[in-house]
Amino acid sequence: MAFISEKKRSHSCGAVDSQLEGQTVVLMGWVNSRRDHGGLVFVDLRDREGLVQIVLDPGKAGTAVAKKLRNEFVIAIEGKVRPRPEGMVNPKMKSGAIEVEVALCQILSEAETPPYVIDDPKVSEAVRLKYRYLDLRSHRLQECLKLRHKVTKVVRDFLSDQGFWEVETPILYKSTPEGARDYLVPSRVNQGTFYALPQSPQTLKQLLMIGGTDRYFQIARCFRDEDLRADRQPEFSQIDIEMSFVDEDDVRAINESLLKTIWKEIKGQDIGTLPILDYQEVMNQYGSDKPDLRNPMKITEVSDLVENSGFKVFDTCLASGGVVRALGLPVKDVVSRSQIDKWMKVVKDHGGAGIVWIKKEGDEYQSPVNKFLSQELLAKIYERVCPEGYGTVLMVSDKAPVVSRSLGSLRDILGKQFNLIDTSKDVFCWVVNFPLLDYDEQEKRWVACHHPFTMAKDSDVAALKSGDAGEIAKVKAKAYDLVCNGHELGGGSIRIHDNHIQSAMFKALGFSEEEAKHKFGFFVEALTYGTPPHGGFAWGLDRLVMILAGTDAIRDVIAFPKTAKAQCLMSETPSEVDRHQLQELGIKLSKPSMTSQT
RNA sequence: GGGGUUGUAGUAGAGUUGGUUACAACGCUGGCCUGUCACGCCGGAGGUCGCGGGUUCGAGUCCCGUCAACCCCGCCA
Repeated sequence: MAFISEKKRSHSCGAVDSQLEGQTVVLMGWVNSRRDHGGLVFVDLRDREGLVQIVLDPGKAGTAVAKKLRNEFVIAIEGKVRPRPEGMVNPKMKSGAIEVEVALCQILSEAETPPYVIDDPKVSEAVRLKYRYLDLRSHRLQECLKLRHKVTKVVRDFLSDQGFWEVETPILYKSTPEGARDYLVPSRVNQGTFYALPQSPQTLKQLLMIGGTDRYFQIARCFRDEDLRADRQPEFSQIDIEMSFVDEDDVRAINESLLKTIWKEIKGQDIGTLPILDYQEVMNQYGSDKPDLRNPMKITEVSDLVENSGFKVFDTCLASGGVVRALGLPVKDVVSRSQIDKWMKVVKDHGGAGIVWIKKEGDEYQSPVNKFLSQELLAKIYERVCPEGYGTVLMVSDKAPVVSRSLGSLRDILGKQFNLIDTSKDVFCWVVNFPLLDYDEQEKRWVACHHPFTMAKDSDVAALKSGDAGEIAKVKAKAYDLVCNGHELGGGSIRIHDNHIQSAMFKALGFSEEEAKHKFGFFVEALTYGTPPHGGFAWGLDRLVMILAGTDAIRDVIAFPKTAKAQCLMSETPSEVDRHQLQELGIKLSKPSMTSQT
């Protein structure tokens, strides 16, 4: 049949509407479903833009093929757009008022019976991941891919307009010893050496600033060999930005402007000016450095009230420098004991000892510590934590970080459980004044909170250089995170542009001079040849699209994602390689049986 | 590395105290049907109950191990 070589597609299926009534159209797409009435066959034809009903008469020569059509066949048709007969309009369908009366139909590609019906929401994710190319035909994933494209286009347009150059940096690069595990790639021409896939283009974008690029961005693929989560994949994309001759406020300003542009273009919403919150205050009030500000609950300090209360647990905690803080659950219903036990487990998971609760029944305050705390004291605590006069007080005592983690996690759980979160809006904030370094109890050394190239606040540089542990603990970083609904959308910092300060930083991290030279020698040397003050930001693109799409799995916004075991079920990646390949690379496996023999 | 949930036709599920030949739905398939859109009606095929052991006269069901998917903790500068 000469049909295809003579005709071109005139419209997408989703674009056929009543405007085209009376016109002849050529459509191509997938058979979404077919309803065979014997002398008349209805087919819903699908492409990425939508569905349209086509009508075929199997008795006619041009459409005799209608009897052979099955789901997921790819077909081309030519026909006339017409209104549906009286009473036959389908209000559930966007194009439900019209249909295409087909004159010619040709099968372009037959399809095996698919393992499941496209868009069936009940099918397990494992099956859909194996047949990802079929899942990609679903309306849900098509919308996600489309949204992702729109977001990256907005980003590229915005940053280009602001004078940023998009520069690509290598995927085969140098192993970075700090931070996450690297994915390694063996070198064939330099046997025994390895490339690493970048965890982020951090040093490269700084070198671009040293190279005079001034304003850079890249939608950069990053790789981290760590365990996965619903919102974490081993390879992911960052919107990576770096700017010269700037300080913290400049970088925040341009990224806030980008954020506003994205929400305006994608959701049509004006999000206003973002609050700038202090890290320590955020940790105290929300128990997290990425607080969900849609949740009205705040953590309340009660240490001062329970001082010398006579309750031994509180007294010893406070004496050893700990804190007692509380969350007020603003719910009138009485909370059951077994319910509190479940929350108790959450606190224990985060290292806390448990929950001391206070309930109000009539004028009486109930609590497991009734014996130790007077009614007056319980009343004082209750009034501070639950000022509305109802609800349940949940107190945790321990070192401040444990209390924060415990109550922060509880805050999220309670917010969801009692529907306290207004999900109709997105709430943003900046978090600033992060500590520069954090003491790692396991490794017994200081580690960078952000990364080792982060600049200290100007007033703290002397303290960093002093090398004194007590001083170092207090050093704050020129770092900032952008937070939305409890997710970290991105983070950044002003970088160290002075090689002496960089050396002091490496020293504080416990690197010997030799180590620092081996790991970052080229970079420190580059700093000595005239480095502009610079700083930047990196957005988690996948997470950003995920939030915009309203989904809670990052797999939904990545075309070909991996499972929790970092495998691709479709292609069966990773896979064994043949001996010859390994020989060329000079690699011997400790378990040779794992290599295929071919 | 640790904890939890799940696993039964192609798909998603039911399956009683351990008891004959493992169910109905959707999909598939043959037939009928010119107004369906979750089309309808009549018929048909389709199963290593994730895998491997064990207990038992007998295991989808009980026990042990293992694999896979998902969720969480650790980890993710």
